[in-house]
Amino acid sequence: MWHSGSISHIRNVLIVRQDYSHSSSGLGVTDNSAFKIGVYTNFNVQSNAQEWLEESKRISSIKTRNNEFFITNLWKITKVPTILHCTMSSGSELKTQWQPDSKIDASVLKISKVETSMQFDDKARDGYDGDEHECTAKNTVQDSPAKAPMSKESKDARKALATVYDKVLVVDNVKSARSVVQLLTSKYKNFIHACDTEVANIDVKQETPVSHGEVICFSIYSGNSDAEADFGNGKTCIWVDVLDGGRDVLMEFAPFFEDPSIRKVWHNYSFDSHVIENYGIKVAGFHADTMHLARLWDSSRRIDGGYSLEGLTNDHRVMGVVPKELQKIGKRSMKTIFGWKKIKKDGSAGKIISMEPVEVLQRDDREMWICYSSLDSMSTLRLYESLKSKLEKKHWTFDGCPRGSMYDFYEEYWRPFGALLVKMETAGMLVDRGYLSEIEKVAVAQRKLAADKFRKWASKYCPDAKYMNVNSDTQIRQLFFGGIENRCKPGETLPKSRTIKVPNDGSLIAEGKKTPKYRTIELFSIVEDLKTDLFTASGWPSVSGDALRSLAAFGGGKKGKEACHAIAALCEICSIDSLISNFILPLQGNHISCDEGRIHCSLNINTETGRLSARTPNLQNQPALEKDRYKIRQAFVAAPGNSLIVADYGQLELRILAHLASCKSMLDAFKAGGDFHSRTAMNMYQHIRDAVEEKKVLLEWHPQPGQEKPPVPLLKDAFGAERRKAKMLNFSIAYGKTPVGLARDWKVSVKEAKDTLKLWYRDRKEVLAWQMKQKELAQEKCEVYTLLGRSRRFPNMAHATSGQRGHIERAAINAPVQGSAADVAMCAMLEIDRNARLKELGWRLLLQVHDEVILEGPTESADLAKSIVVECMSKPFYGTNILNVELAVDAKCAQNWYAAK
DNA sequence: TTCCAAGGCGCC
DNA sequence: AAAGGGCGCCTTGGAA
Repeated sequence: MWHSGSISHIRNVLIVRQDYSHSSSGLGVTDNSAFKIGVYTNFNVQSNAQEWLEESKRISSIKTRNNEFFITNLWKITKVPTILHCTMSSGSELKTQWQPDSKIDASVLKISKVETSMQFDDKARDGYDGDEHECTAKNTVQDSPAKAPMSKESKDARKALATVYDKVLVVDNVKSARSVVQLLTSKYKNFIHACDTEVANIDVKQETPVSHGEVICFSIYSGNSDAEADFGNGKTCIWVDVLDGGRDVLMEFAPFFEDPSIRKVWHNYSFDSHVIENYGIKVAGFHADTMHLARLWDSSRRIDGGYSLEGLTNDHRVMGVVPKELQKIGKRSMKTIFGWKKIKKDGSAGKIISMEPVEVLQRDDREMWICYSSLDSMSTLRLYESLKSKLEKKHWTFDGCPRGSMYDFYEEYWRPFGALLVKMETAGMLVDRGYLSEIEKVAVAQRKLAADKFRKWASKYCPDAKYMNVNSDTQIRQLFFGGIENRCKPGETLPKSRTIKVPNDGSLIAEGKKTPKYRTIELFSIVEDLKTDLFTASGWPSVSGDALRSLAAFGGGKKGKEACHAIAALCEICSIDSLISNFILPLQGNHISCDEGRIHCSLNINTETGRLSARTPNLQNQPALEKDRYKIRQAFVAAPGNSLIVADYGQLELRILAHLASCKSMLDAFKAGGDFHSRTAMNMYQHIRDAVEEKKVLLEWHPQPGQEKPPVPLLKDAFGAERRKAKMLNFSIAYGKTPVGLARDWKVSVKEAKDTLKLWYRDRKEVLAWQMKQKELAQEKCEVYTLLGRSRRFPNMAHATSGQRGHIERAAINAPVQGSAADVAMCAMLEIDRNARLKELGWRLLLQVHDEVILEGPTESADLAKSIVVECMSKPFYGTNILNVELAVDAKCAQNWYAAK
């Protein structure tokens, strides 16, 4: 009876609107959503309801505009009915005919004159314009709530925005697309083209745009230095409708997008590039990403607007002299233009701003939507022009030498780097989900074991602790520190005892009633006046793992021992829990990986110092080897026949510091090679120096064949404590750690910490001087610089509190070191990317973790590729190393990330 | 129901 | 008075 596969059998379609309140009647379909709509047969309704529901869910979109329903992608339904009615719950009946199109994927079903409004639980997204999340509201609206009147701000914004309409050429068919593309690829070929897409069906907080999201429209605005492109009748901006069967129209633009000689600028290129590539179009001709330009211009815009298109284009410091027309119609957020507030019961407007999904806006508020999305590409081009001219006026100093402008820097480094990052995102990493689900079982079991242990102990002192949430810091704090006074706000104390609502695990059963969802428990302090020296920023005692482990107030003896074990169990729960929820679970999520089982995180140049950051998911914070109790890195594998190369720099930041400060002692130590921390320890302590000179210990030892152990002890064994201190200082000093902080870490007096610091600086005076210079720069020019000449800005110190001032000074010391290391890592990646031999062999970059890169390629060439990668990384500046210090690189190849470290 | 800040923790 | 730089993201619990 059912026809599978081909849709050519479809003649009629039944649309059923089902009221939630009548869910038991008629169809036997129960669901919480307000309406159900779907393709239905006219026979055997009852028994096929479930099947129908399953099928309807496969429809990618059912949309409404005015009084029409649109069902797109009907072809996705494999089992389709033959004879159909359309019935509304009111009893009215509609019949419709649908002519199947041979081009199935563009099929659209139209049913007219259905009077109802519908809402769908759709996730949608504006083309992700910026760092700040500007998500459209998810709306599961029941009962179509009344909308509050539009605010004056919105009205004005809409009025101003509407003036854009006359300038927009709406392209909604293949024919007009062809003529526009003809102009773009010939007459206007040499213009700069700003492009922007709007995308539906994606939740950017959880999903990668690689193989997710549906382009519903895009706009192109083109110009050169003195004119804008003209598409006739004063139309200067192109807006292309891709919704409801516009895929063919989009495909017409392939020659434009794919032409590497046609220069395109984007605001957040990565996102748009991926969603367009999802249609099989390989975007080329990347010319600039205005987000990166803005970041290069000023990397400290976290406050005041951030890097969103709206924030940037409305900032006169960024836009300079804004063209008049843009002053009037600056970009406003989607919420301002299209958002609305619900009317509350008391008649007043609610606070939460709701919004229709973007594809609904495109149909229902079409003219405004066209203006809105067209303005994005217009703004992007203006932003590009403004930032370009600003960067052109900013001098570029490369490792101390003048080198043109910062726009030259962009062209040489960040433009290719931006393109490379997109390539890496597209590649993604293969994840072994089977392995993850195995270790998940182990982790969950171990967590339960530890939790039971802790609960058993705690409930001896506080009975209700049996039911507490051991993952809640509030509850833990109550248990250990009830009654304690806040450190920052004298007078405020944590109550001795507190009742807390927790989910009922089922053990609480009320007589004659349903098992309640929640229960209340009484938590009180199980210990008197517990001493701690770790506090949170707001003044309450910290209950972090570190803080808990150092608690030792339960006295000695059996009780004390028990307490120690219990606290250890508690720490274990927390750490296992964070491994599960941060890594084991998200890495298995379907929403991140796509079909091929690869995970595509997004790699962003969005940090203050120029380091990369990664997200959705963050692959840069996977547990490191020693702490990786479940060997999570083993889940990152190479595809069959392939291997991974993992290569990392040794002490990159310290080497950078040595170079930047021209510190002789450090440079010598690196030149001598061997263990840098041992050498630091030797330089700090006379007695170690003596021991080394008298050959009582060895600085380092390279075992000769036949030798099993060194003839005399190694420094790191004989003077382990000193070496550890030296190592800690090596890492801390670049971060600007203070004597007080060191004293706290080491649990020694501040004086002692100061003396140790003095030892470190004793033969590294240049570092001290260099740090002073950075602080002065931060104070006087409000900027410090990296090796390649990127700057980091700081707020004016004159107006800063002493606390803020301290932070600025420490950041000023750290930023050039961290930022230069990022520069080197970037150069290394570009060097690898440029290497023709690696490409030939089939190796490609997958990920960077600050001083480490990961590549994948054919196993048979792994060793050769590894040596090339090492070469690239040790000479990352076009085959040379401009530093006064060698760049040490360690590389391995293996089948997974864990084995390759 | 949804949003937000705080606290915590993973990485380099 | 506080006192290590740079990230992303999880859970909680209270507020809207």
